Amino acid sequence: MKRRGPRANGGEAREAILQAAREQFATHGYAATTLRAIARAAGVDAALPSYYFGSKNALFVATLQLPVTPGEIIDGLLADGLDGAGERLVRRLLAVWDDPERGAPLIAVLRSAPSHGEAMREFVEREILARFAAAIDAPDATLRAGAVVSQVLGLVTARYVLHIEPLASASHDELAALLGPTLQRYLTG
Amino acid sequence: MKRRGPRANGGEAREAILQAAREQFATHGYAATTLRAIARAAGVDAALPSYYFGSKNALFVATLQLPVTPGEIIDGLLADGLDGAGERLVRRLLAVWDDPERGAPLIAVLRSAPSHGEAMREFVEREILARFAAAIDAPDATLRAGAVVSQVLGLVTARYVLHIEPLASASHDELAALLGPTLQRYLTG
DNA sequence: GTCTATATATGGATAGAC
DNA sequence: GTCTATCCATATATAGAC
Repeated sequence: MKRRGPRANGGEAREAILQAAREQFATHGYAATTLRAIARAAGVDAALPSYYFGSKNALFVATLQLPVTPGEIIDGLLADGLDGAGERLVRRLLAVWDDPERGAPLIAVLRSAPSHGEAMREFVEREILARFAAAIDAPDATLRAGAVVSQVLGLVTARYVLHIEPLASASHDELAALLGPTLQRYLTG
Repeated sequence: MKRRGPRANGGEAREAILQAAREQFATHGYAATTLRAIARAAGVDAALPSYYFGSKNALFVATLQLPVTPGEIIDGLLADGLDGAGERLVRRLLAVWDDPERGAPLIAVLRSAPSHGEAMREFVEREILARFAAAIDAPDATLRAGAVVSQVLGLVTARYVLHIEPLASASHDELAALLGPTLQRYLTG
């Protein structure tokens, strides 16, 4: 028996939808997430996601608006120099992705790679890989930056998308000790 | 104007469907691939994929039947000892994945990770990670095996799914030189 | 063995009542 | 601002004609 009219708690259906969408996209990816499922999880009518955001894709984009972009994080990291950057990168990365608030949108993007592959390729090349390449001082800087991206991408995919053990529940210290030197070698080795 | 009856070339609709399905699944992933698209690519009627394989999922499984399983490849690799295994692993890996015949099913699985995540997790842990862990002689063998998996997973995802440059078109020599030592350190470092 | 026709289901989106 | 009802497109799967 459903009520009609504004919700009891201030009528914040829009915010509830956005929050639920973040979780659903992060858990199931873009294609497998339905607007109806989002509405159900948000406790609102099935027509409201479309009403507020226009389309499924627009809602998806809306969930990706982050307080800090990945590019800015990398800039901040590289600003401290390449000394010990390998371990710092691993720790910084895990801190962001393990935080539900900041991590969920990133996981959602990664899970949606099949349906948004082209957009993701461009983003990674322009916003991530290019920054590392610019910071690396070597003839094969671009390829080395690619190596960094591959190791980072593999870590987050295994830990946050596929939940492969023991990677999924390893501590930040363990991963920093094991993967830090690898990234350091790609950056300066 | 469509014909009726058996195809001119020996009526091998089943094989044509299987071949087309391999390509479609590898290119678009499981969810985004439709039976109709497979039938169209195979040049057969839209009802035949269901007729021959029963369901979309059964057809997907049928495309994954490989001449050699990843587990056997790893066994063969590790049988030669851990000496220089890092570089050998990279080269062996690229040889298989770059081969259209053997690589397409693997790419299809990787692309379909979102819709078959649980199955993939189990497979990787049991068939891939466990084998490396058994071969590594160290207290943290399992975590080290996880590191190997993460680097390999990142490489194939970047190169074959997202097509991130310069990883997508780097030569086997370049990648072996750059990533080989990383895997070697995880295995024996 | 192949094709037509269709049952069935699902999801995105919208018009209009309340 | 919220909800009902529905349109429309698409997709899997199957029954039965040829």
